[in-house]
Amino acid sequence: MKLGQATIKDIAKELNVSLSTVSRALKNYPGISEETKRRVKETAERLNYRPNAVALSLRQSKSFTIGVIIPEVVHFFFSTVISGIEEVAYANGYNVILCQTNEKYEREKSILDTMLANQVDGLLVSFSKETKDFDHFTKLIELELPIVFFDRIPAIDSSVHVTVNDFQGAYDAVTHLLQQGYKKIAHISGPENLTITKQRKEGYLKAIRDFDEAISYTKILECPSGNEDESFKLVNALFTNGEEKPDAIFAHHDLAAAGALMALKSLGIKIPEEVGLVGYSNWQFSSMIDPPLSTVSQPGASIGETATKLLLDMINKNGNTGTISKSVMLDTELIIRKSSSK
Amino acid sequence: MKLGQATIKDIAKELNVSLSTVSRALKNYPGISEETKRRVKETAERLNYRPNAVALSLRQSKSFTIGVIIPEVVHFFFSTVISGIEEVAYANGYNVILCQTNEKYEREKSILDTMLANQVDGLLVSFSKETKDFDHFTKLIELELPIVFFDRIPAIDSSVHVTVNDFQGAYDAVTHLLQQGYKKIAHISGPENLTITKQRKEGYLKAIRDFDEAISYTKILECPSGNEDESFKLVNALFTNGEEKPDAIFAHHDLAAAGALMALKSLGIKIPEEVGLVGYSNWQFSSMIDPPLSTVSQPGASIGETATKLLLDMINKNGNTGTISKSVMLDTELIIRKSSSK
DNA sequence: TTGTAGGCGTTATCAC
DNA sequence: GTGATAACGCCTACAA
Repeated sequence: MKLGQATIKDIAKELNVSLSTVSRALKNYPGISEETKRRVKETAERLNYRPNAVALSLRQSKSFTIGVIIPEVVHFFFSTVISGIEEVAYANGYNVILCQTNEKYEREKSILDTMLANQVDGLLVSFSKETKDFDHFTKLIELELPIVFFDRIPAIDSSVHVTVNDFQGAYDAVTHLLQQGYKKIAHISGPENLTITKQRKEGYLKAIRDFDEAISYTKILECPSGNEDESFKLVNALFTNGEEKPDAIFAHHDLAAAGALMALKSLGIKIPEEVGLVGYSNWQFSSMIDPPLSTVSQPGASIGETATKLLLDMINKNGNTGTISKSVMLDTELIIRKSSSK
Repeated sequence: MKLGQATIKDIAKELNVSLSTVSRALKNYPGISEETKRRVKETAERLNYRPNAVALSLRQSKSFTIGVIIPEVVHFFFSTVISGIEEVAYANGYNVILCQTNEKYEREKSILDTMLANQVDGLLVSFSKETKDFDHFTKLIELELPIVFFDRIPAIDSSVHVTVNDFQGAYDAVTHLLQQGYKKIAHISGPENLTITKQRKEGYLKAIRDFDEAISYTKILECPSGNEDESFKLVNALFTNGEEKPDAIFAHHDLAAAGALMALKSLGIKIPEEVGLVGYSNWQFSSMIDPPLSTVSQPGASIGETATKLLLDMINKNGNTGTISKSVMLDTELIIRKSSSK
């Protein structure tokens, strides 16, 4: 904190009035003469006065700060969510404290402590891959701390969350592949404990079941890390081990799709002619790779905005007491590019 | 803030001791009986006591919070910087308040006000493309608020900043192209008012001057937005307008390089055979596009870490009083991939 | 070894 | 219309 920041006290001293008068004048309270108001404001301006938000927090037991806990900022998806969060928070006079767990459970708990110590008014959370136990969150929910989960949601009944319809997103993607004439579609799956992984897997399976009874090929490659290296190896193995080969791949993530793409290319397999490919998330690079990658776009900014609005509602107990904030599910959008267009 | 969070007062009441005893016991002050200490700590645990950081901030005139102002989180480079910042801040018990300017000057000023109101102990700043006047920062520096600029640095003499050696990075990239046998190298430039733009441009020119007197072709395409669409158009125009054509392109950014790459491909021009290409920043997609893009890698995490360490030093006035914190310049690394390898 | 009181900056509640 | 005072949660110099 800068030394010598002017306070209300300085203004009062300067003008020989009381603290309360200054406070009231600054906030345009009734019952203060226009003259006094003018003088106070002018002095405040001159002394470069700035209200001390920390003192306000203490006084009002409200910090106007929300905590955001995410796995990693470098994930394009999360960074778009952050943008959405910031936008809404900022517009409503709230600050954002941001921390990343780096996918570590211990770190997540530690961050939570810090945020609580800092009196955040509420929390936006997408928990780590390691997190399998949600006690640290349920305790807080019981204490009525507003929490909104997004993208990765916990198995807590009363939790409020914002997700995208991952089941439908996967379903659409796989249906699209089937409609393009692909008949043997494999799925590269993701981290096991996440709901999104399960949803996408189920969407994949359901799409195949629904499309045509004659089509029954399914193959799931478990790729817990979800990154391109692991995916590269898995796909490479699948196409060289003599096993029945798929003619299309639906990856649970663009990174995994990119790994698959590189593996296929290195094996001289043509995309989309021999093998079709669809990813998930619409990362920035997806449109720039060759061939451009079809993918399922998640509305990152909307997720952030929606989650933040929900949270602010909870914080401000908007809506009549009866209206409990409800979770929201947003739609995905299938983006068809060359990698799946025969 | 949650209702009913236990305070020091609650513990004192519970044990019939004074506030100061509790406070001292919790902080392991000398001169407190082991017995009392034990009882206090046990009660604290039981009541789920958590020190109130806001009260501490007020009391100590120190918030243990640093403000980070960046243009946009969705830029891969900035997100890596943030990771570095978070890492160091967190390890030293500091919180991070993050705000993005979305490249808007007005927003930047407004964010600055908010951060000051929140009594940040220091600031890490990469200002917006629109910012041409630095009064809002110089005022604060005069008030001795610690500020460290990174990546984009202002024309302020006394400013402390962390940059990468953009001149050298560009120089290396262009020299590499020349060594590969390319002789007519064009440069796609970036936002005008940024030092990094100037540095990269100069590195480009110097490399050509230094390499071989016989080579004199230079061509600079101004691309103020720096994005792939604008770059696409510029390159497309350059190669179709009958003008003398370059046989290589050094782009000031990977996004611009990606635009160039798409333009060249759409014209049927082979990379790297007919035209070589090098970008800047080593974005995630660079290794995944076809051909993989040579680029200059900036150590984002290091920048963040270094800047944060510098800032914490300034905040804590480390080093003897004489030791003024100095600015730091980090090295880039040329990453050679297919797009520039004849 | 423990308790008391004042203060960090602000505002709400009284009083005048 | 304005002023004095207590309180938010915590720490610490000074007393006891």
